[in-house]
Amino acid sequence: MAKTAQTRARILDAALALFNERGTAAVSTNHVAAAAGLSPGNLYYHYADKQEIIRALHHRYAAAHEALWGTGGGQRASLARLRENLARSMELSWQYRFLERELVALLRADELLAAAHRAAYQRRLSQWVAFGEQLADDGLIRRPAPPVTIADLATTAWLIGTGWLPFLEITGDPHDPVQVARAGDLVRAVLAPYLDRTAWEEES
Amino acid sequence: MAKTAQTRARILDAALALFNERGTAAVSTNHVAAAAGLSPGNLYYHYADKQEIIRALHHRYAAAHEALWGTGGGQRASLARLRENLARSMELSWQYRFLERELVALLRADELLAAAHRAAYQRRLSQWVAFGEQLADDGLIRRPAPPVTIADLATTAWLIGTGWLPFLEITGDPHDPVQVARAGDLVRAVLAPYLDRTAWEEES
DNA sequence: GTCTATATCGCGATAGAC
DNA sequence: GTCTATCGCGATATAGAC
Repeated sequence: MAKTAQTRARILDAALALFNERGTAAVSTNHVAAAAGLSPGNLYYHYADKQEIIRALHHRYAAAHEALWGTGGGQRASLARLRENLARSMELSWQYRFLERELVALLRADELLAAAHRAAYQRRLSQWVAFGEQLADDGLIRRPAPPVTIADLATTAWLIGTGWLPFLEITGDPHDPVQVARAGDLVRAVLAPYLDRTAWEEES
Repeated sequence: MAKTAQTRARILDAALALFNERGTAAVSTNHVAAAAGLSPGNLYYHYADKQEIIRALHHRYAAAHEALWGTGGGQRASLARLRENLARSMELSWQYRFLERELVALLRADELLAAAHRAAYQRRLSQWVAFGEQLADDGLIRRPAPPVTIADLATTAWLIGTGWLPFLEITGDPHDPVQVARAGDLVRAVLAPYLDRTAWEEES
């Protein structure tokens, strides 16, 4: 039983590395088995097929993301926490970058994955909006003038967060920390009109 | 000769429909040939392989996009043109949605495609920045306070433009015009602090 | 749990007739 | 230019021994 869990983890780790490197389409169950040090047949004892492996990886990924932005320990929103969590989110996205790259295509090919993702996604976006509302309630950002809403800003920040890594993969070095950090700069640029001039830098 | 061009176009149209519907991974050259009304062998007379078909589709897509934002006819930037072009860009992205979904993965699998895309991409993003600079020069938007730049705003708008359709594919109906138009609303939200209160609505 | 062996399938690609 | 026929390959998935 413990052995099973361990072997399953080994399969996931091997698959993650291969998927990130070559993309899910170019990686077969045989490749994963070989990389994990298993026979082709044995892999099927642990996972029914490639899609099930992808679903398991997605589960790990979504859980890690949610832990980051959740209200664990009653932590209050702050600009410092926003900056830090953005950086950690980007790091997570890098670790599971095959998902960031292929997500929409993968969801179309697997209804189970799509359902799981939709649920996680909605929880997570509302975490972002709640975070923004807290910032406004605590006077750390000004509220935008209608018709612009906090939700608009949160959605924009979301699109920056999910789009930045793919953007870098096309234009530059996606794992240069300096480049990755520019996602944070863009979010600041969007929030700048609602911040006191030095608030972003000060509160670090 | 004319016949060849016609057949090639038929192949591309059939491939585009299938790619959009099922994704490139699930579509074989045989499927494309059948959908185009050709024998499997005949397809190879016109295109060497699936990647070459994808490259041809990408070429059509990139050309259409560039025509939209180019300085054709010496048209000057305006908020009205920004709104209109955004809407048309989204429509184009919808027509070639398989590219929006799979682009990063496809580029990693095809060095030729990656090179072509990088070139088109850079031209296009600088078109956006130039567009923003024109708006500022003509007093249609205020310039942001440093360190925020026009390029930051253009990049953010870019991320909204490329990220919105995938976002909708996960959360809602990606071809409901009302939904698609919300990409424009988000761009307006980002620009709002730099616009006079009614400028966006007025100039339509 | 893990292995080896194997069955089935469909894709990519080419040859050669018309 | 278009077809039919076909080969080789590798992927998925299962069976059965250990």
